[in-house]
Formats: sequence, C-alpha cells, structure tokens
Amino acid sequence: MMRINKLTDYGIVVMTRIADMDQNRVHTAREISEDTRIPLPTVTRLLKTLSGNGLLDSQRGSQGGYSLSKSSDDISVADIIETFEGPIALTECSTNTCECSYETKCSVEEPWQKINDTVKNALEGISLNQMTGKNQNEGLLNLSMNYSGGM
Amino acid sequence: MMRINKLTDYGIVVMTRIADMDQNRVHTAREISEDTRIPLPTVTRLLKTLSGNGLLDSQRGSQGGYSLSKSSDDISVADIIETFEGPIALTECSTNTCECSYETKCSVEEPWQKINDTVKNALEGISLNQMTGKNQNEGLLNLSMNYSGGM
DNA sequence: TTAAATAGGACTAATTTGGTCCAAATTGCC
DNA sequence: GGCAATTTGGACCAAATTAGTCCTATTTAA
Repeated sequence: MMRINKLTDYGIVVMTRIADMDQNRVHTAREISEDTRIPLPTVTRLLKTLSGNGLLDSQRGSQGGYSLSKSSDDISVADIIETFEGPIALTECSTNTCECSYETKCSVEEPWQKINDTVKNALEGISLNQMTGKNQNEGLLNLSMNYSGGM
Repeated sequence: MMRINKLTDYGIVVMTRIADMDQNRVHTAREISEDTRIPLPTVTRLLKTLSGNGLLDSQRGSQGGYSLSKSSDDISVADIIETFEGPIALTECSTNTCECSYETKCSVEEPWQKINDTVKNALEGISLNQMTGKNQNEGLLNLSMNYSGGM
C-alpha cells in the first residue's frame, strides 16, 4: 500500500515522544520504551539509528541518554523518514544514481523527479513540533503517542 | 526507501506504453511483453489487474487484447498506483479503518491525514498522458519505456 | 472446430522487514 | 579503582511481503 516501514513509523513515534518530554535532560532507551510501550530492543535500535544520523544527540555512560539535536521546529517528518529509509524516492529511477543501463540515456527520470519532489516537499513541510501535543491551537489535534498496535 | 512496489512500477510502464500505442486497436499481452521486455507471465498478471480495476478494457478470444478504458488525460499516476497497492496511505492510521484499539480515541490521524492528502494530490496531478512521449513541449522529457532493469 | 486470447487463482522462490541478542566501549559515581 | 548504567556496533533469525511462474477454464473470431 505504498506504506512507510513499521520501524520508520515507530521512529516518528519515538521522536515525537522525545519532543514532548522535558528538553532539559536526556532520556534513556528504557524510559522511552516504557513510555511508548515499544519493546526495549527495538527502541534501542531506533535510537541508535536516529542518533547515528544526527537527529538525536547521545550521551554515553551512566546518567547518559538521548535528546533532540535541534529544535522540534527544525526537524521535519521527511528528516525522520529519510533517516530510516534513505532518500525519498518512489522508484529507483528517481534517485541520483539511476542504473538504467540498457538505454543510452534514461529519460524517464523527469516525471518521476517531479512526483518525488512534490512528495518530498509535502513531508518536509511537516515539522516534528506539529506532530506533538503542544499545539492544538494550530489545527492539529493532540497526539497520544503510545505504542498501540495499530499505529 | 518508501518505494512503490516493482509490480506497480511495471504497471506504470505498461500503461504508459499502451498510451503511446495506436489507440484504434487492442494490444495483446504478448505484444506488450515484447515491447517492454517485461516477461510475459508478469505482463499477463499486470494486465489482468489493470483490466480488473477498470483502467483497461479487455476483449477476449482471438483477435482480443487490451486498450485504455479512457483518455490518457483522464488516468492519473495515482489511479495506477492504487490499482496495485490500494488506497494511498503512508501509515495504517491514515486509512479510514484505523485499528488503534488501545487508546479510546486515536488522534494521531489528523497530521497523517494531511500528509497523505498532500502526497495523494501530487500523484493525482500527474496524468498518464504526461508520462508518455507525446508532449515534450510541456516540459516533460521523452520517455523510453523499455524494461531496463533499473526502472 | 480450432487457435488465439483473456480470467482466475494457486503455488513457490526471493527479498525485505521486524525483532532480538551479544559483546565492546564509554562515563559517572562510590 | 572498580562497579553499574548507558550507548555502540554488528550479527543473527523469524516473519511477512513481494515477485514471478504456471495451470486450467472461458471466450471469441475465423
């Protein structure tokens, strides 16, 4: 159904949850797991990926944990999706490294490029902050971000 | 990479190819297979799906074949994608039949709804005609639609 | 009647994804 | 200095999805 992966979905849940938390301290994997009800090993992996890609800052050792690397206004849904799934590209041809070897020049790219840009822009236009429960007054409903099977 | 399925991709290739062909006669699976270089059994299945969902008209028996059910201007990329993948929905929560059972009311829907609508609109805005090689003058490059591994 | 098509559906192989686990490195604290 | 709490990195397997093929029935023109 042209769906983002479950892990990506979880990733957005996790990021939203962290954005909703106290920004003045770091949050451990365990804490986030209990909070979202996503199993700890999975949360661990999500956080590693998110921190490895620069969306989260990490602090090792005792009293360590994770925190947003920048304001939730400056993190987009597209950023999170790309962290887990690479560049937003509906077909292989839409990426820069198109491998259409049979034809001398692959010219299918342009319409797809256009399609992808539109999709990408849409996803870049939604900030993490908009996903949180902090701004009901901006036309977005309060989000209950618990891990609940369906989401 | 948040990619449409390969079969969907092939489906778009096949539809584009048919749109590029003579509209005054029907085209057989064999003909389309040879034309696109997509294996016959696969093309057969694609055409069955496309005709079953009303995007192609089919004519059985000898001298039978497939043809567009309507003008290529009136068929969108979204139509084709939905034929193969169902409603365009990036997450399960974006569909109408959201199954978030834990929470009394799932309110994560709205931001996702917005995201999906944007994506959907983008895909509905590209007509099959725009994908063909018939209109270089409208800013879209000529498409060589042969099956070529990468695409 | 026969040949050329599509229709429907079952089946298997290949690929991707989801989820878990273990060992290593880092850091704060007693 | 040593212990406990963390993140890091990577390997691994199971589950789910997707791709691709094939067989049989039905339809239709010649």
